[in-house]
Amino acid sequence: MTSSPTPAPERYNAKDAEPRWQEAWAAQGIYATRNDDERPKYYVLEMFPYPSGRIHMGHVRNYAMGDVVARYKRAKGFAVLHPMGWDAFGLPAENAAMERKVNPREWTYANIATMRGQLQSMGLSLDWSREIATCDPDYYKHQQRMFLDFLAKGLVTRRTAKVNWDPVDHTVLANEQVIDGRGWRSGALVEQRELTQWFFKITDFAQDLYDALDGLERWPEKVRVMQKNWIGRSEGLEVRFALDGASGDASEVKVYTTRPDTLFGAKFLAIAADHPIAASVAATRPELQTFIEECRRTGTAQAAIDTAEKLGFDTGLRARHPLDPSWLLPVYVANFVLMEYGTGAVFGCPAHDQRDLDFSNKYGLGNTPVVCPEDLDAASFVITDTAYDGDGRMINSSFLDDMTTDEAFHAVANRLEGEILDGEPVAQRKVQFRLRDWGVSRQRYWGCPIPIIHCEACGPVPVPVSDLPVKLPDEVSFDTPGNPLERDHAWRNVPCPQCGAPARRETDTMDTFVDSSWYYARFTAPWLTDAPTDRAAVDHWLAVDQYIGGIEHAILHLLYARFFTRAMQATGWSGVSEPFAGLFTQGMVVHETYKDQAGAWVQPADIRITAEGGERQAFHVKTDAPISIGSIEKMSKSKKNVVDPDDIIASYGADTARWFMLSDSPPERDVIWTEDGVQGAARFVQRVWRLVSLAAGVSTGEGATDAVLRKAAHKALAAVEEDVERLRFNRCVAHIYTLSNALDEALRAGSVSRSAAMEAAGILTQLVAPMMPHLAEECWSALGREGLVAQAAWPAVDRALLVEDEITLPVQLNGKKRADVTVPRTADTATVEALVLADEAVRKALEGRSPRKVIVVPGRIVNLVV
RNA sequence: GCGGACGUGGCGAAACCGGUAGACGCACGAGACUUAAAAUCUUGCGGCUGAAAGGCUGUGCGGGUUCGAGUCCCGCCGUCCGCACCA
Repeated sequence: MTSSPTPAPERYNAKDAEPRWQEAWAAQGIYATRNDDERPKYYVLEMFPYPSGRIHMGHVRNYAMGDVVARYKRAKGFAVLHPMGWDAFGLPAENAAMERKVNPREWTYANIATMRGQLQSMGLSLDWSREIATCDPDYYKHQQRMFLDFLAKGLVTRRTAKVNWDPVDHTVLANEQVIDGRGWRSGALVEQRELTQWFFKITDFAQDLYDALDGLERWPEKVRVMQKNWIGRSEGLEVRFALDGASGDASEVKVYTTRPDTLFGAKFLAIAADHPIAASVAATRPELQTFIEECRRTGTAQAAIDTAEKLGFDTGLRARHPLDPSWLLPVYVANFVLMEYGTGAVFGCPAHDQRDLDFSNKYGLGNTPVVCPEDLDAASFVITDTAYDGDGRMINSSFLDDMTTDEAFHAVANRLEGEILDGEPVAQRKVQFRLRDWGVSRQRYWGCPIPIIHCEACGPVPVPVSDLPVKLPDEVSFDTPGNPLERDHAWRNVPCPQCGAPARRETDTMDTFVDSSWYYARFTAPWLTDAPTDRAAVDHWLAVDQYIGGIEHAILHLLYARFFTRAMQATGWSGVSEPFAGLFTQGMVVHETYKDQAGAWVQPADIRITAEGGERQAFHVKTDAPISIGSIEKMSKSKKNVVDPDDIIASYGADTARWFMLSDSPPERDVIWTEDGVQGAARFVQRVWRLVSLAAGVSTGEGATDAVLRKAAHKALAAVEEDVERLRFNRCVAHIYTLSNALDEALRAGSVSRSAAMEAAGILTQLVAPMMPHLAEECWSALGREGLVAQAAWPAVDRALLVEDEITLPVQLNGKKRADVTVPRTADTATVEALVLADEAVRKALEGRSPRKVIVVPGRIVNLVV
């Protein structure tokens, strides 16, 4: 550097620079992606937001991560698709309509406008020309088309089913939307009702959805395990038990079991309260009817299940044991048997199932152990109040004795499958899934109308494709609870498309999870008016290479989307069955909570914190009253521990917010939002600007530190490259800090040449660019580089700079570090050993002893054993 | 109950295949500049010990394997998440 003092550069002004660069990007349309781009494709997608009103910090974190990937891949030469849209149907719009008398559509579009502006102020490299909103008829029209196609393919059915009814939201909920017996949105206790519903037959794909999970290598293990458990595959045997002295329809009970090996331990049969046989017996026995109603009332609530006693009612029926027709088993109606799973009936084996044992002990049915653990003596093996569900040797089991449980399973299955009763085998091997079909009917207004017309004569008739979309009526009233579509007679009453007779529209709308099950496919050609997708575009862009979103969608959304691509494949709308090749689930943004003396929550903006001597104390900014600092929790309005992204962008700029969201915590973990952290990020923004400005001002310099600086720059470049690929943004941040420290040192020493300073500053700028794009543009132009850094190619790593000529090896004595010895990189093991043993510090530590063994790990370490 | 993840300074964390534990940042302490503050800079920062060089010790606890363990194995303890009467 010159000896004349360089004037301190001006501070970087984010407020001025950010909108300026956003305009430059928009003016040149550099983030719009063409489908005919011939470079290799890369599709990066963040879960699209519900337009609730304003973006929150969770969005900032999610979209900052996606944007880093998009910008990096673009620089790496990929044709990047990075679109954004709105998951715009849903209950909050209707709630707003009821509470504030606003139209749901207007409310939703106003929110979209606000949030689009907020996202744009973040400087995200999104292709806004592909923006979609699921509440737009141009979107849901195609969803209706696919519904009809699925229906024609047999992937949609209509049936009466017991459904979860949310009495607060006045709607049906899918099983997935009932949490601990309560509605996922309203928190109301869910009731059971019989309704006619539309279902997507997701169970048709149960096996494939299960098997294909193993191929999703770039999904978190956790999510794959959760989906596996949810699909709940089990292998077992369906066994027919003939009822003694009965005939006709109710002459047998079918039972599903995964443990046919324990059949000789059977003590009873139990059927669900909703089982048809229970109903037929109850017809003549009012006490049983009373019992069945009690069972229904207990419901499925968590607390009820935990505390509910195993209760049963002896029907008086007796079932013949399939392996010994002279053996009769009592048939109970029991409150713990679920009609929805298997056949709604089980055989009870008290010795080897805890539930059955509890039941048996209560009703005095006894138990017979039939599986003896390998290490125990069969003669003394008894079960009292703990069932044994492990493996072992068969005992007390006739022809099964001495087999393993596994052998016994197959022996029983083989025998019963071969035995024919009334023209059918007594038993059949069967794979059973826990997964149920997806009920999609919702009794709501603000959703995609189901394109069906109900005709007295013709039944449910599909709306002709040429009549799509079935548009929602604009003017609706929310004065009375329930679905306004039912009260809108002008909308509802239409002629039957088949016979022309007066008919009525289906007034249910689709679950909003349907909307989000295919939006990623629509993004590939959102301009199409006559078809949901363009096969060439879908097959080109899918699967999404990197999908990023919250873990809360691990089951619902991700499973529905996986089903949907399969259904689209079956109906020709997609050639791809898995929608998301790579999935990343990011952690939450959390914040400290604050309470005043009265115990009321106080928002962070009203807090001042002191930390003298390391002890943190909080005070109210206005009253100076002491505030107690509480636990760190997910940002939520109720606890007032929210920080508004708009405020942060206004006072620090988007780059600061983005940088902070990406630093410190690993992206899959929660990140704690702190004022100190934001200020640290803001300081770094200034530091980068200062260093780049200083580097741009270097004119002379003999270049003594050039080699060191170039090494640091290329090391950082290589490291950031590797870590961005693996989404380890916190490590990228650390490497960038390290490079800026090196550049700072070199500039301060004043011995760096202009070309080396410019190179390092350029690399620093490009490393920072995916994370802080506005600052990077400003730096890029300060360095006098051509065009936009957003369009610049990623710099090439000079691998030669990554290898050191000399390496400093730690030397251990019996595993404890005693010295450092510097050796040439190319030195062989013998040379290293000689150099180490000649080292002064090593000789001192050896105290004259000679090592018994010398372990040289090339390039790593040397260990001397004495 | 079943399944999964995790446990490292005051804090967020890093440590790739078993090879220098604590990179990088935050906070904090001392100092420089300043009338003062901010900003910036210098410096210290796991614990014990020492003037320093250094020594001892240290990754939830107890064992083990190894020349060498935060990392692998066995057994505990704790925290978090998911599922849950699924036959």
